[in-house]
Amino acid sequence: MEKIEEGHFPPKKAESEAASVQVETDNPAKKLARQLDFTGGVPGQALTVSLQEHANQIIQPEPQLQQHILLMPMQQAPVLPPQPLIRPLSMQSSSEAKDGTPKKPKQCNCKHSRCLKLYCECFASGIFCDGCNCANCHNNVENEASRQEAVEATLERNPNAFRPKIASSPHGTREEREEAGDGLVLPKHNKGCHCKKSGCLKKYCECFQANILCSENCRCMDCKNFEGNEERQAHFHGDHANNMAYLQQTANVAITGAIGSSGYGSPPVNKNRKIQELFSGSMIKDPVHRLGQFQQENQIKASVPPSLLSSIPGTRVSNAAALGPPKLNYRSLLADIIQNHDIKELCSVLIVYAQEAAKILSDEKDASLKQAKHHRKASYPSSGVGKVLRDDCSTGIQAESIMVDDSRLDGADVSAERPISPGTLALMCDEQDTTFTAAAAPPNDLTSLSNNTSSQLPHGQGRAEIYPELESIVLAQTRDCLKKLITLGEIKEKKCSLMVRDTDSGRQNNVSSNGIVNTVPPPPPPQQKVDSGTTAANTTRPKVHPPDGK
DNA sequence: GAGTTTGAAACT
DNA sequence: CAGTTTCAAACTC
Repeated sequence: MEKIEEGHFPPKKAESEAASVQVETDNPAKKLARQLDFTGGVPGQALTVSLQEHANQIIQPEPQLQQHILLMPMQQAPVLPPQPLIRPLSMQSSSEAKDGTPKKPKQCNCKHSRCLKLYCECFASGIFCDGCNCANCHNNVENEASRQEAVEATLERNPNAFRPKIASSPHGTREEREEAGDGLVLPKHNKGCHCKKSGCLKKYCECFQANILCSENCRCMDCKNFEGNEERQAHFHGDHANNMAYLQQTANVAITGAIGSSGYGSPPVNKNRKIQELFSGSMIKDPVHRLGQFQQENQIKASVPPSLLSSIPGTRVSNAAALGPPKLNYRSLLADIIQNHDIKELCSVLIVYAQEAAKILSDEKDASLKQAKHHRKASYPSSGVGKVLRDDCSTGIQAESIMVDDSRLDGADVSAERPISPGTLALMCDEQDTTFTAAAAPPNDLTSLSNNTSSQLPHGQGRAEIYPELESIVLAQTRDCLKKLITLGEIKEKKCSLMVRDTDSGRQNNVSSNGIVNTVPPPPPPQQKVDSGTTAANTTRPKVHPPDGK
């Protein structure tokens, strides 16, 4: 639902009627207010966002047009609003070349409307006809009176008649903004389209024409103008202009610091479609299925290594092309930095360090405990041990683990345990499942490592004490790795920023599937590669590779 | 370029 | 508000 901001947009009906009485006679203030309607925006309205994100939709007023607007009877205000003019949808698309270069303004061909109805694109956009092919045109200075009446009548019918149809709206609801994605503002048609036969993939559709996705405002049937639709992707396939706009848009997001996840757009949830789906159950109309399809695509994008993704035929072009300028499919700048094998490597390192730390710490604890045991020369109940250990622990989870450990202290199944907290254990188990077992030749066999670790802790004593220290070490390692990733991401961000500027200046760049310059990642800092033999206790040095060349 | 299709706008 | 008509752009041939 569109909300009209009071004070910005006058023509509620009563006001419109009141204004119509005095039209052309007095009250220039009201004229000024109405004039703003024609300019297609509201001062202060975040059209600049649209300007940035959809530069192909919004054109700076051409001198000729500006002059016409200045001449408009409704726009004899002393100062023109500063924001750019938004031309009607069809004129936007047809008055620009694919590369965004403004062409000659489109001329209407009206025959029966006298160019005094919204059928006329010139009238709808608030400009005089000039050089048009229209017949019996009244949208000119000579017919100012009749034109003014038409304007009033139009505004009476629809106070927003001269507002831009496409809103990228920070003024929208919070839900809409969240729906659009984190920090991104996706434009949508204020009223939505009502297409029935075009599938919203032809210029008949105002959404398609404006190069935006259909939204929940639309009441179209059999809509294919949603993210992830193959037919829609086919329409954009090979559209260089779209790719470039997408490239810049992606870069814009990156530059604004959106390093992270989930900038993906979401498919429109069309009310009408929902209704349709209740009766049809058609796969293509099913938002759940479509959402699933879309999510699946994104999951593929997210899970497949970028190198693989870009190598998949069709993936590269269709993704970028399908998105088009207004539709941003955001990929992290780290996507090309963090490779799958890096993740595995990182996990391996963490595990190895965990084991190494466990070994060191457990040796110390083991020795001291043995010494204590020896002095006492008496067996004490396991609860007593638990109590002692609990005194050293701070978390309930750890205490719980201790009890489990205690119950097994005298058991023979010590080898099955690892001196790691449950959370770490779970992570390692996951890694065992997903990383190492999946690898054809795992660099680190977790099973053997686990056994080794177990053997390093023959008695399982003192495990509780080493948990905090152990996790501290592991976390420190993780932190260092993340720091490096951040650094790499920042480097790439800078490169991306430079690339955008270079793109504007016409420099040819090799662009990857995510619209980011496909440059060789910056060489890792010298300290990234760590020599072997580093001890786990040495947390100050960043480590990527495990010790001993693993 | 003529004819057809399409969907927004206008009208009832 | 829904259905119908009018209209002009988009599209096809």
